[in-house]
Amino acid sequence: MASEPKNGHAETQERILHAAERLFAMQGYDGTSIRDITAEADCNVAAVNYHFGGKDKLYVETFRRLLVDLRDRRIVSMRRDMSAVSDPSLEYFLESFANAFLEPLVDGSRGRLLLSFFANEMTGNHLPKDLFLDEFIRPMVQVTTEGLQQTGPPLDPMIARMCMMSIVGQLLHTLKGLPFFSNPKGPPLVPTELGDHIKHVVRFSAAGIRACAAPMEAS
Amino acid sequence: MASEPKNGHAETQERILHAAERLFAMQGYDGTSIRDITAEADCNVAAVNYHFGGKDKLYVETFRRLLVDLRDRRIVSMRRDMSAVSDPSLEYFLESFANAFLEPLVDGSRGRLLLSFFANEMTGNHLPKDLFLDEFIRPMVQVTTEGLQQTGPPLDPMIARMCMMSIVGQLLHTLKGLPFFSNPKGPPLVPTELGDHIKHVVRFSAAGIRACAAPMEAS
DNA sequence: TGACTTTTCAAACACTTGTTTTATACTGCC
DNA sequence: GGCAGTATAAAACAAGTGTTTGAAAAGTCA
Repeated sequence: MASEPKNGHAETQERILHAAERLFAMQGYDGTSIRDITAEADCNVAAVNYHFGGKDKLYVETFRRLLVDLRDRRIVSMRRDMSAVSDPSLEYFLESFANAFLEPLVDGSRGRLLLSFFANEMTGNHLPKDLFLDEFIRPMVQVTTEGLQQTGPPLDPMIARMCMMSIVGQLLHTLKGLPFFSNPKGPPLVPTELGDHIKHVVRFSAAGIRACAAPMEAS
Repeated sequence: MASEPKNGHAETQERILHAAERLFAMQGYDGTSIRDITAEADCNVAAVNYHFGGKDKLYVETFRRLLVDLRDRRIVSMRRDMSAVSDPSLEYFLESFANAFLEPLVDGSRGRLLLSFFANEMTGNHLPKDLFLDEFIRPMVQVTTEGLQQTGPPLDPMIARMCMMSIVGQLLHTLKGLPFFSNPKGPPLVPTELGDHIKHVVRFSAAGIRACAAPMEAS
């Protein structure tokens, strides 16, 4: 087993993962052929099957790495923010969460890749079902509802999670819809700056959360 | 040109559209072969190219029909609700919108198809770019911000549209996330009933909207 | 009926897919 | 040196893709 890079560029295995990351993200699973990948990784078609045992296995491995990386970046970012001030406000938490949530998805080219990767996987379903829930959703739900209950008004846990869903939904929709709405032929329908949307979501959601804590008025 | 159904089942053209609708929705563009479609439509492979001029054209036509149908159902439903009462409240509008938005996506099998179709298209991008924006987004934005400004507090148009984005984001995320969150091995993380989520979104968003109308406090 | 168009069909075409085979280089070890 | 084990490569494989062809069938209208 050679442990040194060969003539300047990385191991074949790593080159394949890199190429796969980019191509799966941009073109989806079905849209990417093994030959696309091996061409970009500058190796033979057989290499994928040799090193990973098939296209599907390569896909899962590629996605798993991205998923874990994203999760950890978010959690670290939030924990850092939350321990930076004493007695953080609800608005502070929401902004920290929004940034931790969005930052890895928009910074540089890797962010766009991740976002695109997720979008593709959402519909394609080429992953083992539990990978996503166990390795990604649950930890995020855990740490976020925690922060919410720490900074916000007292909330029933289930309602707290629905509030987090409301926020995540807004953020995701903003990310997906922004290029759509902000650059048509006419004047933009909504602000073009992501920061403006974050401010809006924070304001909108802080009020929403507080309303969910208030006793329900008869309707 | 035969204008009568032939021996009991519809014209080939219509049968193809029907099958395409179902298959494109469930398996996406790449995941569906012409042979899949023609097998389900009970006709020859060549029929697709004869009647539609290619797989891509068939896809666009299939999607266009669904899109227009969905848009009209939503708009009709909202207009009906809004003219059913005099001086409707913000909460009333929000609930009407949420129902008009979700109903076509969850009723019976066709709703699920539509939802799945949309999800697939979001990532696949097999449509002419303007079709979606011009025939779908703009009319919806028009009628919804209208209703919002009619029932809610006075809002800057751009802020009104951001509020609508907030609501749509929540609804879409609920729809996508609900099967995920509500049926794991353990106890459900959030309510399993869509109606409970709608109530939450209405409450959450009404407060959010009112907060967006209030003059911004210094932060 | 017979000419004419529209529609259907089986077959073939040219191409891409994921995977496997077979052979060749390279590694470290004795 | 020779001999494992690992890694790469070219070629071939079987299956599936969208599309086209050319002929047969069905339908239309004089």
